[in-house]
Amino acid sequence: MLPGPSTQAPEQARPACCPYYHRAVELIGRRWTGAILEILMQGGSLRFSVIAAAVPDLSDRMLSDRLKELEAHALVERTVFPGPPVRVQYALTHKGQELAPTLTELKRWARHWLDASA
Amino acid sequence: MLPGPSTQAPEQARPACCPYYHRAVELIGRRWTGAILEILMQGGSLRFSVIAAAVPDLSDRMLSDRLKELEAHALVERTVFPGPPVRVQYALTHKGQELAPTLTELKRWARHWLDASA
DNA sequence: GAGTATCCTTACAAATCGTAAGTTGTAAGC
DNA sequence: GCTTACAACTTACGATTTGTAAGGATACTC
Repeated sequence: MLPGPSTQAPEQARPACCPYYHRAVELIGRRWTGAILEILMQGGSLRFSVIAAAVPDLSDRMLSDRLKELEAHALVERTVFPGPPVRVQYALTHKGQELAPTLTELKRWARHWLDASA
Repeated sequence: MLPGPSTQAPEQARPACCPYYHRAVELIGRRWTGAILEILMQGGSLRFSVIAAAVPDLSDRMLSDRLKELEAHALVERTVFPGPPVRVQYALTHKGQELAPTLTELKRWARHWLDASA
């Protein structure tokens, strides 16, 4: 048999995607979410404005939306200190912190493979 | 000093995001890209229609766009077998395969933390 | 009472995505 | 000869998401 594309569907090892993984990658892959998680990962408990300052080009609106999402999925915990001015701090939950190995792996890959490319 | 939010900006460990990591997460975090990578990761060299069938709800248009992106970033290699009907196969490059540890870590996290939640 | 600080909202334009249909080129069925 | 089918895309268009800029709530300081 020549090398080439399979003409008839091979019954062997039909690929399929893992639903848990898919939900995860669509959750933390949303725009800006990865960056926000990285900042919280190294920062402990951070204020809204500190996160905004740490991520270039991230607008208030997006940060607000993404933090709400992360809180809804229990990756981030929100604490309000009544001011004035009111201060709000965000910190990763245990569930959120457990993403550290994933981020570390991706960071390693990024530094190795995205260094020289555009 | 009471526990609470920092009143003045602490000069220590000001958080900032790693630009390589950020580019990586915005690249592989785009919608459907994570799922496509997962399928290619387990499948070797796959045809367009096989990938489409493996990812539920993924339309031709999105698959075409994402594959073009991944090819542009050299994560995926495209091979055409002149038909008719023409067949096209997609496979991960070395650069793409090196994302395997990241996907594995994320999958582990997903199975542990996304199992019972909505 | 104007200005400042903080954390969001709102309004609207721009970009992205989802859905469905069309395209190309050949071969098989009627 | 005309229609159908396959495979991998493209195109068109409406819906959703995002970017940008401005405004708002609250209470303190000058």
